[in-house]
Amino acid sequence: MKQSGVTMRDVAKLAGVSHQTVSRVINGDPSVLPETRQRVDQAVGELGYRPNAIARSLAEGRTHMLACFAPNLTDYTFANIIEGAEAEARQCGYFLVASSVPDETNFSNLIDQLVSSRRTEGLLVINPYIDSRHQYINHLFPTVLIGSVSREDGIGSVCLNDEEAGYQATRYLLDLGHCSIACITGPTSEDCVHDRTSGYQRALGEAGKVVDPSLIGYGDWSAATAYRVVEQWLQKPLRFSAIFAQNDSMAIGAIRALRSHKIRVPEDVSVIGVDDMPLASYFDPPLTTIRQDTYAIGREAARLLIQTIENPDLPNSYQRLPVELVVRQSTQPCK
Amino acid sequence: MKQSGVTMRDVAKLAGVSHQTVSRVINGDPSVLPETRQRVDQAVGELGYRPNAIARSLAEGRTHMLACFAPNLTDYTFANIIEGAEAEARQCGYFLVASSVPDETNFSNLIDQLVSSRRTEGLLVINPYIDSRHQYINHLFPTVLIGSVSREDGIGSVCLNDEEAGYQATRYLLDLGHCSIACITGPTSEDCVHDRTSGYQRALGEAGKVVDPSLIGYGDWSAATAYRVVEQWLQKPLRFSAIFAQNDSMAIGAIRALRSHKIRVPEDVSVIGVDDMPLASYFDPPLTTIRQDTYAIGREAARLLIQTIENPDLPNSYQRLPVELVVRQSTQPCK
DNA sequence: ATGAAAGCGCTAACAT
DNA sequence: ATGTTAGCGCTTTCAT
Repeated sequence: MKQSGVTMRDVAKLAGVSHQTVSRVINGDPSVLPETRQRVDQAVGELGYRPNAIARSLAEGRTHMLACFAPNLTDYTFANIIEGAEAEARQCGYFLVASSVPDETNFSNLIDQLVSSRRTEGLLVINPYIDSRHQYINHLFPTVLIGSVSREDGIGSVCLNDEEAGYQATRYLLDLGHCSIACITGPTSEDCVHDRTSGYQRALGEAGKVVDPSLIGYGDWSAATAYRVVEQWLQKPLRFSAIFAQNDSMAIGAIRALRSHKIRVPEDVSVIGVDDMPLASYFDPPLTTIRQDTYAIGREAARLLIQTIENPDLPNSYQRLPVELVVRQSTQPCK
Repeated sequence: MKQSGVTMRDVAKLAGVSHQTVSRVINGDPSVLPETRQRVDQAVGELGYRPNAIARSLAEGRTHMLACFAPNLTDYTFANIIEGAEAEARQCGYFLVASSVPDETNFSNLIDQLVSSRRTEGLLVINPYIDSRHQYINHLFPTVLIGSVSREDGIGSVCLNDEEAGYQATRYLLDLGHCSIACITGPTSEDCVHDRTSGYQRALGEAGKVVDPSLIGYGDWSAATAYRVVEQWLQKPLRFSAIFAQNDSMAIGAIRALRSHKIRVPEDVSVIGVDDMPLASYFDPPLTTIRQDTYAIGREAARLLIQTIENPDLPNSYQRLPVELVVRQSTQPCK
């Protein structure tokens, strides 16, 4: 109990009005006489009064805080989503508490401390289905999922059109004449991995090809695993002329593995990624990739969440944002 | 005013005790009879009661919230600092509101809304001297600076030993026999840029070389500017055999510019960066760099801040974390 | 146009 | 060991 600080009543006393009038001035109530307002403003200035947001929150029953739970805060994808969400939130008068939530235990604790405690008014969850964390989501609390479509009613979501991402990447390689296209996935627990793989299979199917399971390698988004996957493949004679890596980091890992075996990119093998991370055009070779606008995903998710908070009767919507092929030099027509 | 929810008094009524006893149980007061405690716990369970953190904050005068202002949330360096700070904060029972603060106007607004409003108890500022934002820092409010040493008393800070980073990078190149070493800086408004450049100059000085101003190029941390800087240099005959880029992104940009002029790295020109970002070892060639442990910087800053909050009389300290040379393949002895 | 009273849900201080 | 009373600093409602 060390509430340092000037309160409304101090201001009221100095200005010779009631604390209620001070409140009116602070909140821009037009019914205050200009003269009164001026006296109050003067007193506010003299005393250096600043409204206490916590007291206001308690009285209003609103905190103007949102929580955002992400597997971590450093992956470029997550960081960008968070940045977008934070920007949108602030523009709407909210603040965002972004938390790194590696596992279910952390998730459950944070739900308790940030959500059930009513410290925040809404919740953004990035990748809710990587484990059982979604079970802790209270369906009565305004929530928007990111990166997966909600499997339950009453919860909105925003994600990339991942199926389309997988399809476009594969289709592009097919159009270049590649007959045998390998795929390196992310962790199979993630919905987007499932969708990107579906898109890959659909493109192959449409082209009349059968999907060869031995040409699907399982990674974890890191360059290191992609490197190992390709190393594995290269134990045997080369059976593919192109690789669809489900993110840019893995594309880089794949390229390095190929090169360490004197296989040239793109002359011998084409490689395409997903993300379009900042350095994608500075890699060697500059990376062909499927761009995803993660910043927009974050913004949109925050917008949706705030809408749900401020207008609870509105139906929860879900969105899939479009993808875009960015052609650079890691791909070329099949010889 | 739509405070949905069960309050202490509801629990108290059901358990047949006073609301104060409920408070005691919630806060683990040992003076409560086991039997009473059980009745209360039972009622808590039945009603699904969760303490309201806002009400508690108001009563206690403590919010357990920290703010962290960074130029953005996506640069790997910042994201990593934030992740470290957030982890430490949570471990100590605090939450972190991380905000992207591109300019002074935003900074001043956020100080108002997050700090002066007493929504948070402490403030972390990454790169406070990139503009005049530091002028808005209220010296009475617990604050820790990151990335710069405070220029005023009473404010703690944590940063990398940037002078040493510049020195070690340059010294390493000198030891490899390089006589003419170029340098690509970050934005000169940042302290770390100044320090890294000083280290570069000191190493050169100790080796008896004069610093050639035309071999210092000015970048903005992005690969693109470094590319342009090198392009510029390459208009004339090559006058250096090594480049010290003040971060990894710029090192990549420099390497690409060199290669586009058929200059090999490291055979013709060695390049060293700073950061050791996740993909540094996957670049072509794998990047020699000065590693900085930004996660540790974040943790340490949060630790310091919380210490200041909980023990205001303690003297404010400042720290410089060590750097570490990571040798890979973008450097080699001078021919 | 302004004021007075009540209450947001909790903790703290003082009874008992 | 537990209850009672008073706030914390605001907003809301109802008077005037």
